[in-house]
Amino acid sequence: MKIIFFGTREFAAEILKTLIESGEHEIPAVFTAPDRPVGRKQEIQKSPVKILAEKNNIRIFQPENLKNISSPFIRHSLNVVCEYGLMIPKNILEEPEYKSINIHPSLLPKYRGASPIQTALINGETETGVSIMLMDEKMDHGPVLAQKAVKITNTDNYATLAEKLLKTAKFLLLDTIRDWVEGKIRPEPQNDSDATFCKIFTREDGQIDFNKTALETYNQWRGFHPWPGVWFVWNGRRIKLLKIAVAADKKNPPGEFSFEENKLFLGTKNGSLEILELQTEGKKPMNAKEFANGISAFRSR
RNA sequence: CGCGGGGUAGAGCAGUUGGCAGCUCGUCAGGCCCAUAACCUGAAGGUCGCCGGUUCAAGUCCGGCCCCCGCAU
Repeated sequence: MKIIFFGTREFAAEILKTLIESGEHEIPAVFTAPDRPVGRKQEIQKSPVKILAEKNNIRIFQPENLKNISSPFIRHSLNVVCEYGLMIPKNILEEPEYKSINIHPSLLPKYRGASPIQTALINGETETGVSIMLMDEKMDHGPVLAQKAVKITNTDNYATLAEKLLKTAKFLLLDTIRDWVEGKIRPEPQNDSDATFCKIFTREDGQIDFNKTALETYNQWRGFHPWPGVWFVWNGRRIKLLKIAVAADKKNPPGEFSFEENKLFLGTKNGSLEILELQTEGKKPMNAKEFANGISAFRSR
């Protein structure tokens, strides 16, 4: 079947890869977000989807928006959308025979929006999942075709959870497309009154709030690891926490360090965090002991 | 030329108004101990990122270059 794919980031690129490698589908074109200047030197960076599409000689379209694109000019049967980043107008969504499906890493109607994986972790959820739905003009609103739950362990972070969800998405995708096309699935409308939404995060959202508990901060770290990371300002310098654990029995004052028995602790509103690895602005990542060696207050005994 | 921080012993840091290059950890040797990552004593380990300039004297001041990192995804 001919499918046009819409997507941008790594997760989307893996979904595209699944479609390509299935051998069941042909991808005549890919839509991906425009290349943007990124990085310290403002270098233009291609999206992971674009890189994969180039490798497979797929036609690439990168419009700034889709408002003025009339009808897709390539005959195809289905649109598959995943992490595209731009709104797709209704005429494009409904043009193919089997319409447009979207892969969303949450159990819809929960966690509609841009950051379902991070937000589920930050909220301390123990379960999330993958939903495949038919798209309509509202964000993550259309009827669900398939859904599968995924357990969240208390050591999962963004990277590990995304990996689990990706596996589940890959597992669901091809069968769902097949069943949908063959008319075996009846789309299940979402219950809008149960819907929750999540925002787009920026690096500023990684700032630690010392009015929150150790567990809340740990969940924030899990959601933001490895990107954008959690941090706070200490002695006028930004410190990024790379690896932490909850140390509820310790009671440092909020925002203050202590160093005991080769362990570094940081106080929150309620309980402390053990800091296993951190990075100060302008420095390379270091472990707790290396950091403590450089702090005069922790030196002599 | 997007904004900012930094390069001093193997690691992490200090180094005042230019004036003998230091601290903590680690490493090595010896000691103590039933024993130890603990404790005691001692030692090794540096062209202070590179090049040039100012100066009686530069880690420190000036100019250029290289490299690393944080933020703006």
